[in-house]
Amino acid sequence: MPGVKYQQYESLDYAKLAAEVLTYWNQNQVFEQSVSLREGRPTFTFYEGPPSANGTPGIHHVMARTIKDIFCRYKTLQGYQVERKGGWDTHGLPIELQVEKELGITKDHIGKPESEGGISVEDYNRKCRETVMRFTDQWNDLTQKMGYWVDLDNPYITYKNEYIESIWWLLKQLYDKDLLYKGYTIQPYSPKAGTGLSSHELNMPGTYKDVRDTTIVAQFKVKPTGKSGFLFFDSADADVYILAWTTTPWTLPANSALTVGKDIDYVLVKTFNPYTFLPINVVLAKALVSRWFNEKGHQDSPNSPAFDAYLPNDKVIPWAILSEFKGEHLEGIEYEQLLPYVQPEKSAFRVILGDFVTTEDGTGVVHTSPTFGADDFRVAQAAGIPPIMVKDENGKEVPIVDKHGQFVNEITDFAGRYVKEEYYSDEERADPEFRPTDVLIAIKLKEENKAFRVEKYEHPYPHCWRTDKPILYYPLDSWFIRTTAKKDRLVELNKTINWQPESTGTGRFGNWLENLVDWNLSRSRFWGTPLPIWRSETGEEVCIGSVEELTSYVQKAQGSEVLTEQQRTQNDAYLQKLASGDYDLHRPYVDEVYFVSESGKVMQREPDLIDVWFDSGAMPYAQWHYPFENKDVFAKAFPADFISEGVDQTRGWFFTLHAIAGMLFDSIAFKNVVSTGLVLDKNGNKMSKRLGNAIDPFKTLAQYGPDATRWYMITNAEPWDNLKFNIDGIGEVQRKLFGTLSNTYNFFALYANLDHFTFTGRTVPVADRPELDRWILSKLQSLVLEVEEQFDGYNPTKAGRAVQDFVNDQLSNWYVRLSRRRFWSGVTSDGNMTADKRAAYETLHECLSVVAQLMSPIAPFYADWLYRSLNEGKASVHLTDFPIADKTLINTELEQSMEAAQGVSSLVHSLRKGHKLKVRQPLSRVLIPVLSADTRRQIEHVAPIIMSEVNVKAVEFVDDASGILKKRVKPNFKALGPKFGKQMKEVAAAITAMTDDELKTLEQTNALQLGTFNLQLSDVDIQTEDIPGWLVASEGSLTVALDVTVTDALRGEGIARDFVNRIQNLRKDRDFSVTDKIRIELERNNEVLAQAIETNRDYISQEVQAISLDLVSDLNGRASGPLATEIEMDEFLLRLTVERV
RNA sequence: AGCCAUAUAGCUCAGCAGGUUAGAGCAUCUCUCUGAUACGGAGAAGGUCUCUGGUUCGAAUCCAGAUAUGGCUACCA
Repeated sequence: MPGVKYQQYESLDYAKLAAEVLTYWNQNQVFEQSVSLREGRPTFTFYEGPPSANGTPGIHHVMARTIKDIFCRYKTLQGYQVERKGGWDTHGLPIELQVEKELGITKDHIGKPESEGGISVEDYNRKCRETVMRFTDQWNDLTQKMGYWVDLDNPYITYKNEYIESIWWLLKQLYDKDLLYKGYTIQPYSPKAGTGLSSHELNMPGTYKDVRDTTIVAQFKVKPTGKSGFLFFDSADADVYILAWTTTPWTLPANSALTVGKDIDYVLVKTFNPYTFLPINVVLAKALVSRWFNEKGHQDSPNSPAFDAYLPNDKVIPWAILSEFKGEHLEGIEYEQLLPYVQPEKSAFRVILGDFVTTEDGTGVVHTSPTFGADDFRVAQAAGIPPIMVKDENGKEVPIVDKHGQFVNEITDFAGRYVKEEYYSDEERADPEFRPTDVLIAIKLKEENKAFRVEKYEHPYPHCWRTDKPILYYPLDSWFIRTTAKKDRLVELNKTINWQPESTGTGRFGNWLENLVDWNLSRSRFWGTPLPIWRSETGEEVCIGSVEELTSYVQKAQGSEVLTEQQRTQNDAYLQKLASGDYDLHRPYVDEVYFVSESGKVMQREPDLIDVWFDSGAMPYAQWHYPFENKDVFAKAFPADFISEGVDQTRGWFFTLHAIAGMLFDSIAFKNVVSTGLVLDKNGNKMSKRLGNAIDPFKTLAQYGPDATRWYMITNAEPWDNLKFNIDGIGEVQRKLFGTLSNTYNFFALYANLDHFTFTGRTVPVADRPELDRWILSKLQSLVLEVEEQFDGYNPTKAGRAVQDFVNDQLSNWYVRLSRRRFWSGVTSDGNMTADKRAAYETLHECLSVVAQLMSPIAPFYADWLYRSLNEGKASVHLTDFPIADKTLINTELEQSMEAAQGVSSLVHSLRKGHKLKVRQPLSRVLIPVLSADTRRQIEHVAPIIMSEVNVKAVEFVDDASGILKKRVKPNFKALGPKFGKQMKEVAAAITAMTDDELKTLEQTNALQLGTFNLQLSDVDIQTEDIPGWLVASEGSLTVALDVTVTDALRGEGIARDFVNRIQNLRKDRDFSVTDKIRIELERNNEVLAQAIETNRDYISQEVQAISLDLVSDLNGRASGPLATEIEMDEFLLRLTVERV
């Protein structure tokens, strides 16, 4: 059709539509424009959490990126300039493991010569660099297809030199503030393999095995001081010991504290040592007394003669409880060192409190050795208790067990012994004289009256997956960020962040911050950001904060005599690379440069890499190569206004961003954060490629298009709830929302084109438009406000649902349905549109256009298609300004009226249904009982709508004055509650039993004394229940009655309407155009039918656009012709011809 | 084991500053409407609002505990 203003569509392929829109965007640089058009406007800063491109994207990435995209688009519409720099996370273990898998090697092969099947670090890292960007094409493809607007042309990449240089600068800031230090942490360690194990390695199947170990309940002798005085009240005849159980007796020489639970009940028990038979008083948890003491020996009193009667080797040992107290009273009590081989430098051997203590087993007192337990290390450090350490040959502090798993010389009795018997060879263990170290320790303690019980105990213990030998928890060197030093500030800053959902911020993240430990930065790997610290053997250190600094240190070193020839050559080689710009800050290159310290010692780089999470947490700075470049850009883009990632990032990216910003800039890194839930399969199981329940995002996008996919994900569940992804749900969204909206648009386009309507703004003043128009425009303004509020509150789900409800329930199923006639008539004699018709077009156009804007953040392709279809010449919905709600158009009363109309219509439909009266059969009237003039006026407003909607000829009202209404009175509990409280039941009963007279009194005087209760009108709900003699239906406070009498005239009209319906169907079947005129000849074979047709001939002719409608006695042989048809219509048989003119 | 979240119809979700008949959509079954609409409308059926206690005149809603599911964290001596 030439000159068509509004493109019409037969059927829509949403995926194709999106692809076309995408092409349009790319050709016209719409994304770029959406940013550049806002130049000079306030900025809204978004940080992209960098994905790792070493795997293929999944459907959950579509979810996460949709959230990000929505708010960036929304803020753009609101006039902000929203830059979105993409990024790639390129370092880290997952990439290394993938490379190892592909090369068929393990960590041990790296750095070994090729002749031994090894691979150089150089080659290995090259492989990592290639691997990590392998899937970028797929990622870019997904980004495009799903409509995620992010700048992929200039992404930040964490392995780039510039990025690493910024990280080094940050680390140096930390270092200079004394927030970066070398310490140790307790890690799983395999002495036989000589290596630490990652938690991933510890979680491999089969690592935990049940073993039978020698366990000891050791006696720690309490020093009588002020704090412990209450334990000695009894007498001086017995020493007081605290009992602690251990499954690793070899750690006892390293004991430096005992940990108890603050709120656990403990008792002091009088008894005898079972090995030395000496009288003792011991402390243990009350709940565990029965675990260690035989009930037969129980004495009620410490003065029991049983104690005096006790003889060594007696089977039953008498015991009695002396006193009971909470764990907190034990705090600070000092005890004698159990095995005094090594003295700590600071004071130790105190009772401390720990949150991990239970009374599940043991004695409720935990033997604490900071060098061999992570919990131990943590609580001891917090309490200022030193570990038991010795100095090695270099004067370095080391634990009392060396890296081979043997006691050091200082542990004289056991020097050189392996702490675990499994570390001995099978031959050694076969010797009948062989005793495991744990047993030897047990014997020694028994002899010294330091063991309360020695027994075998079976429990699970982790083993090294490579050597099959038990692992040790062992202190290993690590570099730390002293996050604990800034903990309070980090907690404070967190309170200024808007978390969505709130619980993640206050609960998960807040708790995490409260229990913060120092950030272990070290990773003993190869592919990552190297730690920029050089150290000499004597502990002289320098932290490098830039490439320039690195260069200058290397240059300075070249002048020194200390370096070997080879070191100097390597330095030279690197200096040349630095000079040419063709350098690499990764291993192994930075490992091969050497500095010289002030005192003339060679300095080498600390071999560690840093935690990759530092990489991503550094992105606010490093993405701009701050502070070496872009200082101004950074200043404008920090902190972020908005970030969003999965809830699993709480302790990952969210934390690292927060920690770095807080520690170095005393600032938050982001103001608003949406943490999203997981995407599960439709049964609520985790998606995994292994289980085959993973959804391929590309397939989904190809089948349903990105808009329905995004819409489904956003509106089905709130983003932070887990989404049970059911692909059928996308189909539903597509049919219900996009289908309805497209049909609505097509309807508009069809008639607008016929009438040559072109939207040129509001030419008909809103005030002059009919109720229906003013109503939908009022609803539309309310919708704009609602959507804006929800987007502002980072609630995309509620925003989407509001749009959906508007489109389905208000716009399509009410406004358009009731307005149809206005579109297909309404031409004045001179061929121009009536104002009413014009108003209808303008109203519908405005609704559709605004809906396109409101939905555009969520469904960007479709919304743009819709918007541009409606507004020829406009570049894109994404370049528009967010609609501003005109509050003067909001008419609450009208909205209520329309609600009443909808309610009344629904009830009438229901009554018709009950009496098998189809809507085509006109009825004379509905009767609506109203109790207030307000209600009456409200419904009167919309009476014409009701009449046409339910096909009745009149809406009548019965008010109270008629006296025929039957009322029902119900208690209004909400109002009564505060007044009568406990008497509620009585009041409610009295109200229900109220007489008509009493009710009248209440209504007229607004007061009623009912028994002892003084009631007001507002204390009750009055509803009409019935109109005697009528058929009624009610819903809530609304009641309608329907006159179901069908007179002959009404019957005739009904037949006429049925007839019209049949002709319309016929026209449709025969593919007549909407504008075609016809001639009808109908056989006169039934008088009722004939009369009905004749009486309503004008009406019928107009409806079906017949220029003639004749009743003939027979069809003159044309009954079998191509124009003839026979149709059954209820009890009538229609024989007729229909001819196009 | 600890922390966080969730638990409402067959399915997906609303409702949750406590108010006595717990809603919607999808799916099922009747029926119906349609000159934009593979849409809509009416009806039917479908619920001990996970369980147990508590607070209250009144609890799906608030509190405590339990159970289940999911996530994160973790060395149970």
